[in-house]
Amino acid sequence: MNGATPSSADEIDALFRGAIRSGQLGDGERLPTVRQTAHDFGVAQATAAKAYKSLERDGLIVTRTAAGTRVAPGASRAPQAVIEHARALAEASEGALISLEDTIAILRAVWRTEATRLPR
Amino acid sequence: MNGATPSSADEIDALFRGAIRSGQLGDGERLPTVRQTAHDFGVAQATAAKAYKSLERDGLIVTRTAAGTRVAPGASRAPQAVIEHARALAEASEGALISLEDTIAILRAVWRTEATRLPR
DNA sequence: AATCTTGTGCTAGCTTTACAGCACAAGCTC
DNA sequence: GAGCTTGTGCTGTAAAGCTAGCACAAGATT
Repeated sequence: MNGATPSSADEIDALFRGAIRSGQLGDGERLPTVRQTAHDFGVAQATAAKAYKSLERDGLIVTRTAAGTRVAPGASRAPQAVIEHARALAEASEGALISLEDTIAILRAVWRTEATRLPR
Repeated sequence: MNGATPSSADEIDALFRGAIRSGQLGDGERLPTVRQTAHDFGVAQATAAKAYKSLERDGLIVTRTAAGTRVAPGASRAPQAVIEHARALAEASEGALISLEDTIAILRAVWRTEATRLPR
């Protein structure tokens, strides 16, 4: 469905979360202002703020009131192995013309295999 | 947050989509009835039906009115390589204590690297 | 100290989505 | 053909989430 432009607080949350944990946004790096993000994605300020709030609750970012929002020190720690596996999966899927959403569905299914199971 | 029990049409859609494309539900295999699924997940029938409708639109399942719903022939075709990469990623993430939701966020971020980019 | 920046909080209204519960239609089974 | 199974459709109701726009507080900047 989408994959280009987030349109809800959760999606914006996930977008930055991914950027941080994948290292695209490094330690201490500054995020766009709430207003800017709201404008970029065409959502209300309250929606962007909500996403930032969620990220802060999880310790991924630090906000200081007039100094903007920055990636929390040590937040971008996702082991390189994970990132590389993610990249490999992305390439394999795109090569097989499988959409991002479908790839995520597969990942979810595989994830369950090693813990929970289908109610079946 | 969740990861155990889907609570919306989209999530039920994704659950079965993943089960099918990952091969957990094979060609021709029967899905639970709409009523059963609604009951299992504690949602309204209309919600489960909506998910099934979406899956059918995408050609993943075939519904025949009194004979139930089955996986469409040839729908479970997700290249083995993709599934294996997904499994590898799942293991790496779980080993690093990274949640499913975070792993998905990372995957999304990595996905974009090879096509779109952050609006920045 | 004055001013600009930026995160936060609020209200009211709208849209989307799920719920409950039932009725119906198509078709399988015996 | 009778009856059960199962997907579909309908109604009205309720809850959740987003929008828009503004006001405020904390702090950076000059």
